[in-house]
Amino acid sequence: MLELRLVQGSLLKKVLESIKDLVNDANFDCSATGFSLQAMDSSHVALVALLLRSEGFEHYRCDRNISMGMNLGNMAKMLKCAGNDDIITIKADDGSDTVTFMFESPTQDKIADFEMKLMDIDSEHLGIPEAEYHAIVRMPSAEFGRICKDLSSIGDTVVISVTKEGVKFSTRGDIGTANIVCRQNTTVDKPEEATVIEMNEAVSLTFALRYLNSFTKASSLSNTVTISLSSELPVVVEYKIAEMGYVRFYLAPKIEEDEEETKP
Amino acid sequence: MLELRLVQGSLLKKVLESIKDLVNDANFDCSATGFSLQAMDSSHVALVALLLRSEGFEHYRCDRNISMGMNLGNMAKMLKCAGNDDIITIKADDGSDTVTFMFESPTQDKIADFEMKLMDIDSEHLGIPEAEYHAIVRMPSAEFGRICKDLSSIGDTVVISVTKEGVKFSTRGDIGTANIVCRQNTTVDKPEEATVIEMNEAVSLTFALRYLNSFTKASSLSNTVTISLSSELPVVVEYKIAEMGYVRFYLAPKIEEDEEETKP
DNA sequence: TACCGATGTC
DNA sequence: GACATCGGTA
Repeated sequence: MLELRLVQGSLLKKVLESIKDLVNDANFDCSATGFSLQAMDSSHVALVALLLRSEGFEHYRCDRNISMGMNLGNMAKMLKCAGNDDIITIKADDGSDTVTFMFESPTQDKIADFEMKLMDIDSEHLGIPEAEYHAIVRMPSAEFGRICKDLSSIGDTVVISVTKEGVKFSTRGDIGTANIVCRQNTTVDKPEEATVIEMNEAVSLTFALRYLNSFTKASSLSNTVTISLSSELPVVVEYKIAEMGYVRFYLAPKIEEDEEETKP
Repeated sequence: MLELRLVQGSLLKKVLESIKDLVNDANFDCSATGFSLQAMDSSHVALVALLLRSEGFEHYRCDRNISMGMNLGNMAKMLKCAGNDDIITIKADDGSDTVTFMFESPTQDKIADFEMKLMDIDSEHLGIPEAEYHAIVRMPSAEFGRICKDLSSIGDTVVISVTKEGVKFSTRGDIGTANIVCRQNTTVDKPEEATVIEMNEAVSLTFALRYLNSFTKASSLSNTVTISLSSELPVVVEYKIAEMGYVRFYLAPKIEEDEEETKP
């Protein structure tokens, strides 16, 4: 028996909107610790890791560890039917092949339940090691989103270079080149407007903008984003979910090709 | 000679936006009583009835009963050219085959007149008997609209069931099932937020969501909607137009098929 | 199905 | 003026 009551239901709505385009089907894993998901994107290039800790739920009952395979598109459709102020409860009976989403309006005048079929999904639960990163950039999520969107109108890939002074995003395309530099800046009114760079070693890595743009759909979950970079490691783009956990996106860097090869 | 001056022109704009997708061509009937319309939708499944009483107009002159056939799409196009604060005057000379819409901006700085050709339309003016209904639900129009929209992302039809406690909207589709219950609730701040159920007999009827979703385009005309249900009778979905009349939509229930037949 | 543009609201 | 939502297009 599983029953998870999430007062701020809009969080779950936003999580699904942010990952459903990247991953079609995935297993949600539920344990005493929390509600989590880990899945490769459909082209097996990026990885999504979601964690909603049990403490973040108003009521959390999970009798035994359970893995529920869901089609994220269908799940998102159902969650769209919840109001942004609704309380969402996720329910599943032991051994059942369905999950129920219950939506309670703030006034309790309207109570909805949506039942969805579960599916069997081969899960490839990769343990993701906690790594040391050469550089960690924290910046406003809206700004990062804007940069990725802007650069993708010029080129397909972005080079992210971190030095002590700042982080540089560069691209190159048929119509020209673009460089955007964000300087470290902690003298701001609100802490979430800061751009903070922790750096042990300068790094410069190349990524496909297509994926970064998909990641930034999670911007509504948090005002800030954390980008953790190391040479030879996948970048981690993390959006914290207030009081509850995070959504993290992992993306392997492109191996820099010779200039000559990129322009055949 | 016909001359109807409507100070709150936005009402007419909204009326046309709400019915133009359902009905292509229709006769507007003008008499001393008011300005009205009654028409089947293009697939002859639903019926629209509009009444704007003469008292609601600032000036109302209608020398003799007249029926004016209009293409509602074209009429809506013209009305879109009126500002929301404009005063709209509808004019027609006796025996003319055109109608003129005049728009006066609130400041009188701008005066526009649009002339539209009338058309001959076979009208099938069905007398609609005032019936007794088993159950009448009054609820916020926005809420009803949201429910119809949400459910149509899951299924094609909705079962509306009324009991003393509340009204239940249910659907079923490929990805799962959904039930939304609205409880009777009269303890609200504003009367238009109430959900009120008058019930003589429990009813449970099935309707095509496609039509209900079309009806709810009239939600901007009124904060509340009234849904009148009886077994074997078309449902009536009514939006009152402040001080003037109403738009009513009629839709026949679907005859419930056996479970076996719906799942071939 | 995903992206982009336009519209309406706060 | 900015954000969010909705509708249309690719």
